[in-house]
Amino acid sequence: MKVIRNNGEVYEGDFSEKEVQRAFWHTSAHILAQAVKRLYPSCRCGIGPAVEQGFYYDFDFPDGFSEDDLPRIEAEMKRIVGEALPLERYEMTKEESLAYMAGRQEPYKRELIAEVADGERITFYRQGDYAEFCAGPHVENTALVGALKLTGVAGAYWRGDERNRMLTRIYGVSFPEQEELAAYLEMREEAKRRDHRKLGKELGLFTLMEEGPGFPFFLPKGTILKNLLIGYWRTLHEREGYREIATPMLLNRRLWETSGHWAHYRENMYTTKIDGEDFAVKPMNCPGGMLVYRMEPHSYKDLPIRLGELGMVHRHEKSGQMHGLMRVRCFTQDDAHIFMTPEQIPGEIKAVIRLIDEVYTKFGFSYRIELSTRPKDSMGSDEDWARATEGLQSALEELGLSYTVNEGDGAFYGPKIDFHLRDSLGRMWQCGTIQLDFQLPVRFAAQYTGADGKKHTPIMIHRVIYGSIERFIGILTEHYAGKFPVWLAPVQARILSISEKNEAYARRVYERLRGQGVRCELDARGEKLGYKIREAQMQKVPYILIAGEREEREGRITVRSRDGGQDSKNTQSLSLQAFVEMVSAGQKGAET
RNA sequence: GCCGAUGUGGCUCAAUUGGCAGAGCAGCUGAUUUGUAAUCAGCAGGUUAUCGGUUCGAGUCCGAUCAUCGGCUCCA
Repeated sequence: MKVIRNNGEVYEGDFSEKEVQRAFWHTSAHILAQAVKRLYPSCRCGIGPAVEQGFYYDFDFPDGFSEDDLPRIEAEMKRIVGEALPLERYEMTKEESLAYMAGRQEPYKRELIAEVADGERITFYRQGDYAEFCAGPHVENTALVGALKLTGVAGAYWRGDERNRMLTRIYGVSFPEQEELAAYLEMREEAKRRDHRKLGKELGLFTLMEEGPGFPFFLPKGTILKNLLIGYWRTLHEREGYREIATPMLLNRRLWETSGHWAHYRENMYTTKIDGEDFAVKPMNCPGGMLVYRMEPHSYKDLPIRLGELGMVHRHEKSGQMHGLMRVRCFTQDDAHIFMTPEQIPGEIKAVIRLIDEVYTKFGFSYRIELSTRPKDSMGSDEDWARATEGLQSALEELGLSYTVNEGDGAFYGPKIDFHLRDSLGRMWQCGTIQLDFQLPVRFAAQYTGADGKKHTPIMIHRVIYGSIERFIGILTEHYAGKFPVWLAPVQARILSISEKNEAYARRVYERLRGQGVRCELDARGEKLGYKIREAQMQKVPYILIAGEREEREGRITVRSRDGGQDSKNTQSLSLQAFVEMVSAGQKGAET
C-alpha cells in the first residue's frame, strides 16, 4: 500500500505497519468528512486524526446530530470508496490558504491555519470534490478502504478544552479487507464478555446502587478477593520494612488548610460542619500520615520511615466520570508515605519502582510509565520542583526504564511517576504512582535531627502500588476474564453431589476441605450433574469436585477444571489429601 | 460538568400506529435420584427509574429529575 508522506515522498508498506495504518485511518477520516459534507453541507469540520484503533472526525452540526444518522453516512462513505478517488497532495502559502478558506464556512480550519507561522507552506489533500488543509500522510486512493464501520458518536470539546464549544465526534474503524473488520468486531465482543462490570455482577463480586452513585458495595466474594490482595500486600510490605497505620476518615478543616487541600482540592472534597467547625472526609491519606510522623521527634538514624496505610478516601468526582470499579467516588488506596533524608531519595524511589514491577509481573501485566511534571495549580518553589522532578527522572534512567513525559500533569504538591495498566477494551488506567514531595513536610513543619545536631526537614514520598484496590480489582477481573488464579479465586472448589445417596459423602468432603483452608462451596441440590457442572463453570470456580457413589467407595474425588469439557486432560481422580496439596501448590501465589 | 444514548420482575429481554404489561432463566412447591454445560409440572414475582404534563386511555408522546452506558474534560 502506497503512502503519500507530507514531504511529498511516497512510501510503500504493508497495512500491519504503524505508519501505513495511521495513513489508512487518516484517509478514512477524510472519507468520513467528505461523506458528511455531501450529506450536511452546512456542517463545519474540526479535526479528524487516526487513533490507536481506527479514527474519528469532529464536526459542528448546526442542527444537532444523533446516532441514527450513522447508517446514512456509512453508506455515503462506501459510495466514496466505490468512486476510487485518488488522493492528491498540493501546497499553498498561508495567505493563499486563508484566502481559499475565506470563501468556505470552515471557522475551525481557519483558526488552525491562522496559527501556522507566516511564510510557511501549507499542505492540502484533495480527493474528488473534497479538499482539506491537512498534514497527512495519506494512502493514495479511497478504493483501498475495503471495509469500514462507524462505531460511535460522542461529544468532544474543540481542542480538548472544556471552555470551548462541544463538537460531535464520530468514531470509526476501517481495514483493507472485510475479514479484518470481522476480526476486530469479534475482539470487541470478547472485550465486552470480559467487562468487569458484567463479570462483577455475574460472579457476585461487587455492585453499585442508585443510593450511592460511585460508592461500590463489595459483596462476599468481592470482599474475599479484596482481602486476599490486601494480605499479599501486607506480606510484601512487611518484607520491605514498612509499618502500617490507620488514620481517621474525617478530619478538621485546619488540617486541610495546612496541607493545601482546602485551597487546591476543595471541589473534590466532601465537607461537613459539626459543632460549628468544618470537617472534611479525607480525599488523600497524606495529611494523616504527616501527623503521625510529627507526633514525636526523629533522628536521622530512624530514617527512612515508611508508613503504609490502606486508607479509604472519598473524592467527589463529576457525575459523568464514574466507570464501574475503575473510577469511583470512594476507594481504598494501598498508600504509603516514606520520610527520608535527601541522600536516601534515589534508593527509596528505586526500591518502590522495583516493588511495583514485582507486583505487576506477578499478575502478568505489562505497563506503561509516565513522568508528570509541575501543573499550573501547584505550590512550592521552582527550585524544589526541579530537584524533585530530576530525582524521579534519574531513578527511571538508572533503572533503564522507558517512560514518556506528561507535562503539567503532576500533583499540586509534587511531580510523579505513574504506572498505567490496560483494560480489556485497551483503555489505559493509572494504577501505581510515586510522588516526590518537598512541600508537605515544610507546611507541616516536620523535622528530624541530623548528624550535625541541627533540625532538618525530611523529604517525603507518596506512593501506591495497586493504586486503588477497587480499580486494580476491575483490571484484574478483565485481565483474567473472571478466571482468577487459584490463590485469588474467591471460591477455589465446588463440591457436587450426584444424588441424595451420596449427599452425606459430599458434605464430609466439603467439611474436610474447609477444615484444611480450601475456600469451597457445596452443591447438594437435587439437580442433575450436568446442570451443576454448568453452573460451577459459569461461576469460573477453578476446581469442580464430583463426589458420587464411585468416589465414596474409593474415598476419592473426581476433579474437573473450569476450562474445557470432560476428557482425561481435564478430569482426574484424586485422594482428598492429594487435592489439598494441589490447591496449596496454587496457594503459593499468596506468598511472596 | 458537557455531547449523545438508555432505563420494563433478582437477571436477560418482548410488548404493532398510544388500547388488558409478557417470556426465558433464577426463586418457591411438588415429582424425578440423576455420572460430566440446562429433568418435568405448578406457584409466586411489576405503581414499566422518579415526578409532572398531553390524552377517553401512556411502558409507548412531551418536560424535569435521578441513575447507567459510549465519549470529552478531569483523575487512583
